[in-house]
Amino acid sequence: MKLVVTEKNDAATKIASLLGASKPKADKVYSTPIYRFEVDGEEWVTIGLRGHILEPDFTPNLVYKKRGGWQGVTVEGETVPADVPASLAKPPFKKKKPFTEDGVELKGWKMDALPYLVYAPIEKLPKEKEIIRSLKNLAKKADSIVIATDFDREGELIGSDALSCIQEVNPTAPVSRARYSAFTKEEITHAFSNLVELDVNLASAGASRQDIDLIWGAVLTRYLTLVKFAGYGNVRSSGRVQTPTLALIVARERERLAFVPEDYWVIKGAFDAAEKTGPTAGEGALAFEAPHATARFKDEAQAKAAMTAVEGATSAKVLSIEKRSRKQQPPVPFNTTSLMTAASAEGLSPARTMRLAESLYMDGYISYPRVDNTVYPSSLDLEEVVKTISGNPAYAPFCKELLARGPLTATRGKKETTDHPPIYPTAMVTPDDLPPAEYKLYNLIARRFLATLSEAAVVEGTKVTLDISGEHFAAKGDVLVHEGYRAIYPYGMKKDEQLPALAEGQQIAFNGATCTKKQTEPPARYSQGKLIQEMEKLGLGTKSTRHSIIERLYTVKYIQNDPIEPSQLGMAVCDALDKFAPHITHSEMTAELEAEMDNIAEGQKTKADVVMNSRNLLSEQLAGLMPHSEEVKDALADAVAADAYVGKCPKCGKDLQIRASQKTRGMFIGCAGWPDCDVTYPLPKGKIESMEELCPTCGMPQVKVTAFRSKPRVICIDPNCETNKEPDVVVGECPVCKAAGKQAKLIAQKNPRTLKRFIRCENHDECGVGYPLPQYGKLTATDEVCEHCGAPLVIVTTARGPWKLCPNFDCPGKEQDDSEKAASKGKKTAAKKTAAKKTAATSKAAAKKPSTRKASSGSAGK
DNA sequence: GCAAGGTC
Repeated sequence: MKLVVTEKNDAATKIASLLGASKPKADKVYSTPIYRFEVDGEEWVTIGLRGHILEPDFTPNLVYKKRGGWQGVTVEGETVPADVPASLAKPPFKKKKPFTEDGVELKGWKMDALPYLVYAPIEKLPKEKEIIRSLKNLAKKADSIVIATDFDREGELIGSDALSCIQEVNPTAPVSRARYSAFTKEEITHAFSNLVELDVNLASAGASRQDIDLIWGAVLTRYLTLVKFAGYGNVRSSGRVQTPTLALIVARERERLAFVPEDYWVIKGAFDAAEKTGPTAGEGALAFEAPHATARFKDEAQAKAAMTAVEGATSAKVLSIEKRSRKQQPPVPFNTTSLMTAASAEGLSPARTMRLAESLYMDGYISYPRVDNTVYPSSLDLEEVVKTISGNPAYAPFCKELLARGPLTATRGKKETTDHPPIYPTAMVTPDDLPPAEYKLYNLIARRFLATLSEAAVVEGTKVTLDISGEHFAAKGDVLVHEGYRAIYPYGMKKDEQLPALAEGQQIAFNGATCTKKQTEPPARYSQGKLIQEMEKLGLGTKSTRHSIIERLYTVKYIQNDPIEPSQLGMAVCDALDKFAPHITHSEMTAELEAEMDNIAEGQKTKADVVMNSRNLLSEQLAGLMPHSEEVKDALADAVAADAYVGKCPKCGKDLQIRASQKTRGMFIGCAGWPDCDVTYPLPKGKIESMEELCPTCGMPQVKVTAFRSKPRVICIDPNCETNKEPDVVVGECPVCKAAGKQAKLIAQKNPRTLKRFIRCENHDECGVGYPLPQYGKLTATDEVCEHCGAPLVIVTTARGPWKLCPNFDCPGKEQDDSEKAASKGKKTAAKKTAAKKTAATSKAAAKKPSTRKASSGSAGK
């Protein structure tokens, strides 16, 4: 049997179907899907991995991790490894109690251990245990092995790791490597009939990248985290990609802070081309505005002079009319970066876009979403794709036109690779088939695809120069005269600015001018989309990781909001590293690493040399950092306090700060004077940000709360403030008391101490009836009761609109509702006769939904 | 409790 190992399941399926004489049989080894088929009478099996199946980490016995902690590094036999430079040859912990595996008193060792962590040995440990088990199981039976992972550095490394697993159980089977860069019959057949050897040097270049990232990341993250340990869940991370990315954001913020705005003056004139008599008399649509030909007056006196010159004038003369039509070329096909950028402009963050794209891809709606390529391969049948998606009524007329026009030609981007096609739709979807956010992204991708096949749009630009007593005004108009691709792809479109029809020499009405003082703006903060583009330009991260790097910066609270601004903590971390360990804050580290990896791949250097060089460099940087720990500690502490500050304590005057509860992990506001001052305020669930403005009602500080998937709202921190008070509402009668022949009211109320809202029977002590309520949203009672459990229905009105709710968590109707919804959705999509894959995916989702819901309501019931 | 890179 010939075993073919691919990087992902998807590739295993495709290769099997392209090489097999007949349709491959899908099978499983343990839980891993495999595909069996025959080639010239020989049995072949393909198995897809899940990317990297091994992961480097410090050798477990030598890096002390007991109690989940970062305690220290043991030095084997208490002698220092030969690699460690002489300056570090005397372990600082030797003077204290010796380090043993059983764990002794470790206090104060953590920071001291860092210089040794720099030189700690690294091993490859299993990461995907289940896949490894399946792989080994197959490998035992294999007569020969083909490594068919992706044709790039990481692919070579993934293949090499897979091979080391295989050779543990089958060291003798011959091994070869298939290199392909597209899933077409020709390409795959060619790759498998021209097998080569695994490129050990290339794999080793990738492995150096792994080791260097781990060492720098672990050492600097531990340094920043331990220098002022702020409790669990407060990791201060650093890394080869994330820290330079943070530095970009911080640098932009510094530019903004250093920016000195300059005053300028803008003059705008009001005009009207309506004839006082004649056919168009009285039609108001002919009024328009135009700025002075000097767009910005830097000198107030000059602006004033221009105003004086036009003062009292009632007419303007049309001096010249210039018309220029320009073509707007249709956009080029989507790759990962351009998709994330475009989606970012539509309010989907890059990380969310990739999650949605992954799900659309798995359900068969779009092609593989992680690509650099921006040129459709000739093997892609563009016409077929257009036909497929023309079933969506929103695209149908446009598709019809496209197909009627004759053979399709597509735009081409600058990047042409052949691994995957650019992102395009692979199935027809309507808004009913998908949740709104997923459809939004699908719609963007489908429309972009159609746009790449369309004609250019033509915009006619008109520039009219008007003269009033020697002062010139410039009116500009833009009109879309040929829609072209704009008919299907309206994203980022400017509104038409139409000017009335004018003739040179014509006199039109001038209705006065206004002069406004403005100020120059500092450079804009990065949007997430722009930052992704900037990272790509600098070679930071890859198409598959950039979004997660940005997300990481958000979760460690180095950055906030979109457009992105750094927190005080983010700036402090960046400054500290830039001052004492500047190597990590610059994108050049990545560029240098790339060069070194090329050297390894070409056989000019070894991995051992490159990694040791990097360790020595890190050792120097750490040596710069260690003597300044006090300074770094204070800087970080001040920054954290500044980020947490919400206002002054009304009792003692010290700072009120947003804090995390140790017990519940929830947020609350506490006084910096604690334990001397015990002032606290509860906070609702969600992301909390401090606000500058005080509560207009009571003068206490306010915070901005963003609950999960909701719009932000501003609340006063004082629960007793009028703005937070909610009257108790009678929402109905208690069904339990009623059944027992008693009468009791159910009352919705709010606990000011915990901010929790709930419905409780006034006879609660006896009947125990109580239901939870959402923490916010306006609550209204109804006359209706739930048909399933008899609890009163209430209406909750949030920013997303009102919704009716049965508050009973254990209501038997809850589960039924969900399974009905899921089942009807399954039927609907099946009826639409789209791709078979899609139907399978939807019914899978339908089968899954009720069971997950069951689990959550079950645990809530206890 | 670390990184960044694959992929789910």
